[in-house]
Amino acid sequence: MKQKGEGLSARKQLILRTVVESYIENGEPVGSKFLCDCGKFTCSSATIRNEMAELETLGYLEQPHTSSGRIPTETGYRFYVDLLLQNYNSAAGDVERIKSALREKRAELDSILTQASRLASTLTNYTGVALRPGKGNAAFAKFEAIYLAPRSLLLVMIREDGTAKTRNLRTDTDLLPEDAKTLSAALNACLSNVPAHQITLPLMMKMEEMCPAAPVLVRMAVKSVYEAASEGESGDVRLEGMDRLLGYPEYADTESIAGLIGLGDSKTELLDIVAQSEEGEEDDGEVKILIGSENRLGALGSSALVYKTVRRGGKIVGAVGVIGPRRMKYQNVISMVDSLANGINELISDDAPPLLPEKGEGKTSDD
Amino acid sequence: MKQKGEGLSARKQLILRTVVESYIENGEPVGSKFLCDCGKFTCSSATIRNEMAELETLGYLEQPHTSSGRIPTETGYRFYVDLLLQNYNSAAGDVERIKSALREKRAELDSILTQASRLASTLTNYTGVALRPGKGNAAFAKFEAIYLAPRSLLLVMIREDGTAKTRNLRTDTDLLPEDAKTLSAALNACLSNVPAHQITLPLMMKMEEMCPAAPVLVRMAVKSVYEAASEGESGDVRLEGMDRLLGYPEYADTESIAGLIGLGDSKTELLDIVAQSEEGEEDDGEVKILIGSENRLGALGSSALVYKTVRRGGKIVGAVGVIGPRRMKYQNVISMVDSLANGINELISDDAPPLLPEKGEGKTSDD
DNA sequence: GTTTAGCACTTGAACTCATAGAGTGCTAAA
DNA sequence: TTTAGCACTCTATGAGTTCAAGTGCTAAAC
Repeated sequence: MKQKGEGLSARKQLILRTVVESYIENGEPVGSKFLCDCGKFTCSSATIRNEMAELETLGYLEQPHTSSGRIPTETGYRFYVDLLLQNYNSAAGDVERIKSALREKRAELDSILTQASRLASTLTNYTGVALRPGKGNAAFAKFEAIYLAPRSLLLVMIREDGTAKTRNLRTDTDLLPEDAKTLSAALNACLSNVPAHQITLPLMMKMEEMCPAAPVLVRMAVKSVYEAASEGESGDVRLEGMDRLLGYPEYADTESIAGLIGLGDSKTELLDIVAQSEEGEEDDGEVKILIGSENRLGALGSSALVYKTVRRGGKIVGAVGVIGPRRMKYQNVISMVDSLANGINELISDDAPPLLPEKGEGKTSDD
Repeated sequence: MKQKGEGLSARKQLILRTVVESYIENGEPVGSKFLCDCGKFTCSSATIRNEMAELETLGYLEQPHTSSGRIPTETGYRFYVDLLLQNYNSAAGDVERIKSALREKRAELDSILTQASRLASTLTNYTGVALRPGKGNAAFAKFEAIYLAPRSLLLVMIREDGTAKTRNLRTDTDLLPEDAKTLSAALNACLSNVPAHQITLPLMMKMEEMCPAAPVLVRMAVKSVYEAASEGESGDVRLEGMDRLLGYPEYADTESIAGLIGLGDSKTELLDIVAQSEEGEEDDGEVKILIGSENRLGALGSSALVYKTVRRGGKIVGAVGVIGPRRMKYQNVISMVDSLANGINELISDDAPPLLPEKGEGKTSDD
């Protein structure tokens, strides 16, 4: 991932950078005359033309039509963006501002991310994106059945990381508050840290023995646990402020917007990216940028994605970022996304991760 | 809400109906010659022209340009749709099919609605919509603090209707399992069925007295309850399969799609509709149709919304439907939406509403 | 009174043609 | 290596034309 553009002469680099910036600013192809007149160069337009022709053969620039100015290619943007990231020192100036904006809505991670996505959209005028990877088929660490009424219980299932899921159980026969306690005990004894696929019939029978009072209840409870564990949190993607993109000329035609809408609908593609960066060797916790069709993200089409993962105690729990046209104002967006993610990181870390006592250490016992 | 078009002659009605159906089918303005040749009429095109001119002055038809065929106006569609609804007898044939498709994912209402929305989109090839109204500032009926670790608790807050919310609490000092019980008792004693705005300082002090062991914990818990109660479930809107709409010519330009995207983003407008139909005198539990800018739903633009509310025990708990172009295949869509909503109704009603024992009967005691 | 035939009229869509403008590539000179 | 100049390419724009569809209206027919 070293600088690809190292071989470029200083002038070529300057030209490339200027083309990118000008195109980002104006959205129009950049011609040699324009560059010549912009004051950054001492040479003539002809020289610039020659240089640009070379930059084109090198793959950094391209022409929409034979007789129009140049626009950056994907690799052109990549060069520019890598340059930016290299020189970017987390200003951290607006972290405070963003943090305070988020703190208003101190709540669960879920709603923080949604807020963040909205904030990202507002601050950059692109589409904000927030995502939370699925929790695979996470097992539950602890259970508690709460007695609500003679025929209804609330089953609380708590994961290792403290997040919980609830499910209502309703029986045909009357129960006593004691039954809830017995059920809790049985669940905790048999299903604690057992992943969905290990919930088998023998287990169920063992549990029924423990709760002779209400075998039907046990069966319902186990079924609920099984379902809740196997459906997992399927992960979630929030796209906010999609309509802002419609203001940009690159989304004038329906084609281009279609991909994005599909992205919001399918939701799996974006999740794959984060999952990928999670297992990838090189998630250095910095802002990452995907341009166009890099990394087989088809639906991103001609857009770019700038994002940063959010962590709690070293583990990736989500990501926030921005989706916009390829000619995005990367400077602002990078620093904004960085600050935003940092803000969330601080927020959820001093919110302190409520953890269960270490038990099975992730891996489950296979008794 | 009686038939507006009662005054129309049989032939005018037939013409109107045929225009609507043909326009729905082909998406092109309908001319007199086409109608004449379609076999339904014995008169000449000139006669039809005359009739159509009248239908235009009556407001049922309009011409995009002076010299093109006619297309239905909003009232034109309304006439057609009312006719359909009038003659529609819940076929209930495919309820079973839909129900079984849904039963696969037997889960909480939330996920049922999402599934339903996706199903609606697939079956009709329009955009599926599912919404769940917000639960105002609903108070909680019952609380339970679950001891997780010496410094962390899980607070479970349960509403009258059995739905629950959880929140993690984390303290700086070690707690005992007994503290969780005391806290639960105090919360149940003081905050049960108290709406957010009635959670005041005196109450908080009273509770601290009840839990002398950990005043900080009480303060955190009350704060969490207050936040959870006041933020309520803000309601939710799911739009699935928006990209399908892009295939229809009416969404060829960006303008028209913009409104829909905004609809998905803001989410409040659609919720307002259901809220409105909830309090409205005339929610007869049947399929309802909103066309274009009827009922001040600006963002719907040139689209139409077909939906039906979902109930549990008589109370509206959500709605499912379809958004598509004005020239939607209403016949299919109406029956599909009806079946879908019925399927959900059955599903969640034999899933049985787990209720708390009647206590404050909605109104809260103001001690 | 209602229906029909015929005709003039309007209008949008599609096509061609010409022009202007922008920017290039290339060659030859500095 | 840079520059000046020039021919070339391509797009966007606008005017002019034709074509087809469909109407509105009038006068005749049932």
